[in-house]
Amino acid sequence: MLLQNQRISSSSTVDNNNLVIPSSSSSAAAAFPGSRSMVNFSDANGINFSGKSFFRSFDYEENGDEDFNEYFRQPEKKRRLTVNQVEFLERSFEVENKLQPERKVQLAKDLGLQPRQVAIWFQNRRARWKTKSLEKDYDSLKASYDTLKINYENLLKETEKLKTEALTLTNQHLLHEKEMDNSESLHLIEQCHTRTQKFIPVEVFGERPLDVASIVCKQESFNSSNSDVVDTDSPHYINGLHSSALLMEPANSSHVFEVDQSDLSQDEDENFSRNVLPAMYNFSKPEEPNPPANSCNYGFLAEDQPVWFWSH
DNA sequence: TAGGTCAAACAGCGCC
DNA sequence: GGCGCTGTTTGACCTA
Repeated sequence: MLLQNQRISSSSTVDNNNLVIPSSSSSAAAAFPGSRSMVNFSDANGINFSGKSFFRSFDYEENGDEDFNEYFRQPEKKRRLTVNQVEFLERSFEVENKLQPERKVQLAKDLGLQPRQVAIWFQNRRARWKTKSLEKDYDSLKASYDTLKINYENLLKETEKLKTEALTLTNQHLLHEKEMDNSESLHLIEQCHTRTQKFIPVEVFGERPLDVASIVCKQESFNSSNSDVVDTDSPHYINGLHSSALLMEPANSSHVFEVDQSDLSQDEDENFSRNVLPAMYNFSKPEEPNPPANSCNYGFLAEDQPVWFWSH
């Protein structure tokens, strides 16, 4: 405060002999002795002091006539409020940042300022507070934004990772399925071939492979001779043809179809189901180069199978 | 001492 | 008309 007081302009023209201490501000003058407001030309009661203000006591009594004269040589210049005045106003601002008329007058009295000065100070103070508040809000929002951005980026990374993982697993699954299909088809083909070898050896049919026509021919002769004993209610009666009929006994003595006698010694129906029937599938379209992998009857089209039984 | 910063003071506008 | 808000001006003060 002393330093501030020592910076008083040397161009002041105010006559210190006219300075008075406003009675209503005497306490404030003691409390804020360094004030040098250029516009404090009247006290709280509106009495015009023409630039002769509350700070007289400090400047005059403690700094002497020279400093005091210097100070008032330039009353038109803007003067900063003293530290004590600002502190007092700050405390008041913390209580209430808006000024009621009575409060304004009272503060002006206490500080030895014009009510308008107090109002302007509050106005500027509110503006500063708002600026700081906006800065705080901005920082807070920016921090929130940064946090959310980081979380979002992490989620994106996680999503990409999971997508890649899912794709890898899907590919592995498809590959595994393919391998399983191949091995199963090979196994089934092998199985079918084994059974064929067992029950329908190629040499049984001689040089001429057994064809559908010859089988059908034998079926017809068999059926014609045994039709009276066919039980259509039998579970082995398939589409009008008893399963036992498929144990086609050749019409003549030359056996073109010979079944293992050990198998025939058992139940004929079972033998048909277990041995003969699978073997018959072997007659299906041998020219098919790429049979389906997962079925023993892969060579048969759906419409081909009944043909085997019902060709006439 | 120039340039930057801060705060006092002001101007203009809208609201009640 | 008084008051608050916003933007601007201006002077005090600081610092490189």
